[in-house]
Amino acid sequence: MGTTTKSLKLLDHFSAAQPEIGLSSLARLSKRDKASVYRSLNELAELGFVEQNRHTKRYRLGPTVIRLANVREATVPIKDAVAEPLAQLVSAVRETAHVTLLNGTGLIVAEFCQSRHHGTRVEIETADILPLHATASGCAIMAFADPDLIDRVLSAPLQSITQNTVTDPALIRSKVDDARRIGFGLSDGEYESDVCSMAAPIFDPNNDCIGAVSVACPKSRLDTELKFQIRENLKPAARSISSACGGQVPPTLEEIWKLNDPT
Amino acid sequence: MGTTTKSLKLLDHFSAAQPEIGLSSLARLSKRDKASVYRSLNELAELGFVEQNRHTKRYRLGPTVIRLANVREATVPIKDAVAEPLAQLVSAVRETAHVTLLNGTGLIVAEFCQSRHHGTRVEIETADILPLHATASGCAIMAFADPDLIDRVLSAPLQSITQNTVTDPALIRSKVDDARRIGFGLSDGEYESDVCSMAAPIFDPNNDCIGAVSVACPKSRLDTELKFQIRENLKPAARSISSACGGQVPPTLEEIWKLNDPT
DNA sequence: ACTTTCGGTTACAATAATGAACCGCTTATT
DNA sequence: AATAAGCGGTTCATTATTGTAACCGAAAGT
Repeated sequence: MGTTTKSLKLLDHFSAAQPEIGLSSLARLSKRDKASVYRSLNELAELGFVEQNRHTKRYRLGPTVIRLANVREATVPIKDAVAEPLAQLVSAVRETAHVTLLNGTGLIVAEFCQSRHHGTRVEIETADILPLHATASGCAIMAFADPDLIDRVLSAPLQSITQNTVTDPALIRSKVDDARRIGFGLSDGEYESDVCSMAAPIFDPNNDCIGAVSVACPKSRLDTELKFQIRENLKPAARSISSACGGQVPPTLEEIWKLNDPT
Repeated sequence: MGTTTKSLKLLDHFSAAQPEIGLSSLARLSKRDKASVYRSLNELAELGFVEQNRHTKRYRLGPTVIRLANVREATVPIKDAVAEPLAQLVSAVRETAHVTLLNGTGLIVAEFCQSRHHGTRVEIETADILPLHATASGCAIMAFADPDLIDRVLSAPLQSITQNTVTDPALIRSKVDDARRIGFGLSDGEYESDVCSMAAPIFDPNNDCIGAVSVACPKSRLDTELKFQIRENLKPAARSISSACGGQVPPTLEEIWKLNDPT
């Protein structure tokens, strides 16, 4: 592993749960020596990737990450592209929806839209990396992205997040096959025990699957009618998001959706 | 310079004007060898800091920067903290306002709020690093932050951005002294030739100046009345933003503001 | 008063980064 | 069609950075 990688992996230890970390604990967390972590942190601080609390001496993420995100959004405007289709989807199904982007073998939350129609609603944590194997989004993406993505995902040990998380590679492959057949990824409490999700893949100008749009709702509310509503509204959402990204839902997937179309 | 620094400096070459950069040009831009730039880019790509366009083979910023910004915002909620005071400021003065954060010897734009009251309005570029010496924000920050900040800023060669940019260190020191005396930073076409700005510093829980809130307007519209309005509305904005960040405007600055208060 | 833990520092051996030349490929230029 | 220039990517001996382990003074816990 290169030095840059080691330094940047330090940043992954900062989370909503642990916003500030001291030198020694960060060395412990990253299983590296204190001296070299210290040197890395100094470099990262110099560049504004982390900043140090003058009083507690602990470190946290710095302002540079904000600017880089600004540059990324100015040049590859994802949030801007998904905002409207996402809002439309949420107002149609009256449940929380979000858009995820594939990043290596994990997912990041690009944008979400909270439904305000129910007292109980699914909260989206934008700071977390979501695992592909335990989410509807991941399932949809593995089904329609580069075929060796699924191998890369399954080659690493799969973490169990809830009692419902599927960690058997063979079972996941069959779930992904299902997704490929029906054109949607499904999750039944695999990431949060009381939450069901349905997701459709989204595509870039190269016709590569780059992420997914997903609706999550409490298990208790998911009846046949809502399932139908979510499924039918995910299709136009995936279409407009893909096209806002400069891509389109590939004809093969449109065919699959049409075959299962009840109308 | 460490390896991590060299790798991360590559990211600074991506901008709104140049969103995608190829290997060779990036090597040229960074004055580094192609081979080592290539290895850096591979590491950055592995971590999602950059991604490669499969067709053009060029690189651009990757999704990881979005997630890091999400984590930063979840743990140090700046955008959330400034949104309301900023909107109030904009509706009061009917001109565009923004909040900047100090990052090393540069400024990043944390958030902005566009005025919709006039046909001509100042556009804010959130992807750029703003220089301290050529902005009202920078002037305000140098006046009220750690005294050796100004030395660090002036020790580097100062770039001229417009015909009005002041690059003589002695003159800048006097501008900063002015800002310290009146409690606001001023810019008269020093960053964009037809734009005037006024800025007030904002403070964190340690009473450190961490940035500024600034109003920018076309030179043509800035009369005595508007100047007065901006000045008087910057005060409460700086107060609420500082307090939303857990800090407060220090009593010394409140005194300065009171002395110059026309009421 | 003692021990532990903290952030930070140093010397030296282990390791990773570097840069010049090179490769195969695409794209202009002639 | 031949040539040359540019590209992304690769190799390997040289060189510089990094990891290691021990240490420091200060602060916190016992």
